[in-house]
Amino acid sequence: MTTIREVAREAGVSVGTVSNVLNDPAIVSPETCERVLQVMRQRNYRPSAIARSLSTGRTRTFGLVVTNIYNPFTAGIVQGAGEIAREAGCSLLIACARDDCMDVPHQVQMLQQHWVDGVFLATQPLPESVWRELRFGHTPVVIMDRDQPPAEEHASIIGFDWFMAGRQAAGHLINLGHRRIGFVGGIPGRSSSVQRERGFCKALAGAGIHLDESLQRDGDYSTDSGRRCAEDLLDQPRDRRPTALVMGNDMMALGAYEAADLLGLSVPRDLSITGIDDNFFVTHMAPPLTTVHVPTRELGREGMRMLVSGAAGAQRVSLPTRLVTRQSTAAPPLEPAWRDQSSSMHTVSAELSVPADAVARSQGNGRKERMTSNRTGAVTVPGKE
Amino acid sequence: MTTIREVAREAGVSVGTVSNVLNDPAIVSPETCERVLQVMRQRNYRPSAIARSLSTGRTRTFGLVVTNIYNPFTAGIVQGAGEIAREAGCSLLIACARDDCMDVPHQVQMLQQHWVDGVFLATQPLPESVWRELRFGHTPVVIMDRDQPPAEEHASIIGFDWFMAGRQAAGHLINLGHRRIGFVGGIPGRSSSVQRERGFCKALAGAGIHLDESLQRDGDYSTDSGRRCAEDLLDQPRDRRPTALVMGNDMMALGAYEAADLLGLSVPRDLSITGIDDNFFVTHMAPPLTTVHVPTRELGREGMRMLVSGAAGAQRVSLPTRLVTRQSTAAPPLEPAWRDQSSSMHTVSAELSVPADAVARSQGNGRKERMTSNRTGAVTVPGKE
DNA sequence: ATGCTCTATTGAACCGGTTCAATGCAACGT
DNA sequence: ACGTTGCATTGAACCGGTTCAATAGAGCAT
Repeated sequence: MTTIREVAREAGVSVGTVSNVLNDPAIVSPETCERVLQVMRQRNYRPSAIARSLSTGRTRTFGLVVTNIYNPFTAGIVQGAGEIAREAGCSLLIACARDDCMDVPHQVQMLQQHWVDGVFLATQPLPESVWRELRFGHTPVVIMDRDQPPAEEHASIIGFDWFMAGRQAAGHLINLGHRRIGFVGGIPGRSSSVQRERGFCKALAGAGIHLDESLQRDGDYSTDSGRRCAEDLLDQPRDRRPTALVMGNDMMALGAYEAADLLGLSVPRDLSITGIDDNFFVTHMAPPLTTVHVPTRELGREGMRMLVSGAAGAQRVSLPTRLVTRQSTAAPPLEPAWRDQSSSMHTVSAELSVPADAVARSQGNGRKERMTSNRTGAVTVPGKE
Repeated sequence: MTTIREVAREAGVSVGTVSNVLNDPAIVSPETCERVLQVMRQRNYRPSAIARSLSTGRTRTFGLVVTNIYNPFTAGIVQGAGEIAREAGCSLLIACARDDCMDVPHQVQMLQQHWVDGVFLATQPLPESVWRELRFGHTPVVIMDRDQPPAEEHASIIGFDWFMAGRQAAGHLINLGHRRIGFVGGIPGRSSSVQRERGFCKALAGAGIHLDESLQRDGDYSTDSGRRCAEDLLDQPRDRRPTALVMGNDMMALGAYEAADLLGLSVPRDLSITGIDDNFFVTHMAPPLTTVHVPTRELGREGMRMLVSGAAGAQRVSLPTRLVTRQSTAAPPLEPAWRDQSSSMHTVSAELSVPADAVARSQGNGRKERMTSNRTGAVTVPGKE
């Protein structure tokens, strides 16, 4: 490897001058500059980022702590962070922590030994015990989606507006005309779950719908729990059964599809279902799932922006979510005017407050658009190779 | 940040001794060692990886060049590489190249300036023009799935056995009793496509089945092309129509589902379909897709292993694929003994060479197992948070 | 010729570790 | 008493850059 001293000797100048050519060519005379550059080209000289970092104390490298990159949620963040790092000419040091996150403090320590200029903590929720062990020193930090304010004051929090997500899902169903809407939340007590539920309640309250607590269940974000809770909610007499379900995430929505299937309910004719996340696979579901898009890539970009711009510090940013309407939602089935009569094939006056476009859309076939490319543009599964 | 000199002064020893405590405590007297360690703890001393790298010339850091991490294929590799790096106590510097790969040489250069101990090139195929620009110097390199041997002799190639993949898919269908099997390949000319097709042909030849070229089509790995090719193959009189399709990847298999749907064919009753990749979403398809698992995570692990162990150099490794049987394949529909007669509900002697278990399995419902967890253990979509 | 300014360049200290020849010292054999 | 051996420690050079006070030299005014 060619060093700066070799270049200096070859070009007949001092190392200081070569350094100047690299960092501030303007202060070097044109002839000298050209001569030095020529030697550099000739010898294929590449300045060492290591040596530079040692003397400047800055590395232009940022650490990103993640657990499972398979998780599309994480993948989005890594992708976004990588993009901004590239644009800013910075490097990204990935620390892959174990799934249980127990080694996160150790990973952070490793990053600090590398003198990273900042740390992006994008692990799925960190156990409280681990959190307390963390010591960031003076390293700027951006933390994803954390409930409590950070212990260190120079850390920023970045997350999603889960309240908005819950409200958007419920609001959409209300606009379609639904009144009896079930809700299956995620792990109770976790802030992101609580916010989703609050958003849901807020939407109902805003529409003057009485909040029926018997239509709420707590899941755990798994497909299985989604199926169980949905079955539980749907296994009721027709007039008390919800006509729509807000599921706390897409996986649970998948479970709700199964429950509907088991009970012989057709989606969206008999039952509308919404998810939250806008995961990869929802466009492949039959019918494609109406869900709330959660911009993970944008979170990665924004978090990394805070770091490279040096703006990280005691901020708290919440990213908006966005409803993506697909084919799993439609106007509710018409209420029979008399009890327990099942002929539902008659016209009825009650159109409630369904917007025209929603009705039009709801008549579409649920199967056809299976592979319409995801409208968000954020999530794509390119054909391999 | 505490430095080694501060520790030395505080402990009343020389920097050399402190360095010895870090690297080879055995050669330091127990009392001195303890005293130094105590000062280190007290001052929360962390040796600088930067300074260490500068003096040793080694960084224990490896570069990984990727494009789109969203792509589950890439994500698997990154995950696997990250795991091995963690286990080996090494760091991973991620270089996110642009989608068109044009900046890959630049990214590699950046990595080299960081004195990485090795580079893992895991971009989806690199344009030939870009490839020629690459100069690795003396950096060990592992390259994913590349056709040609590398220009530099210290580079290793790691890829998948696509021939095996094609053979496994076709072999499975042959075992179920299929004789008229269609094939939809990927982008023609690309080695990975050619190998898949060769494997397919080999399987047929091995079973003594005449290769009918009218049952082969070239797709481009997209769902759309899969649908088009499948429609084309299936839109034929019943006795000339294939009873099974080997699709070159899972996306095209998804297209084949759509084609079957349009033509009113039920999978797997009227038509068996296989994919290749074992992507995320295939367990969510209805019915869940029988496909050939391609171990991307294992590729990441193996490639990184070659780098950390220093074994990278002129090797060529090909990873085996593995058939994952789900519900999209079954025994072929019974041949009507007379032409154009459609009553297919009679028993017939011809059982061909269908293994008993295959028949049993084929009677299962295609919908139920929608979310059975992926048997491979390699691909999981954990519920977010 | 002298002093002054301004620009281009130099040389050495410095960043925080590693490495190794040199040194100091205690223990041991004779 | 002296030489030898071996262990613990030291001190300085070194890695490849950056930074900055010092300096050399050109150009100009007086």
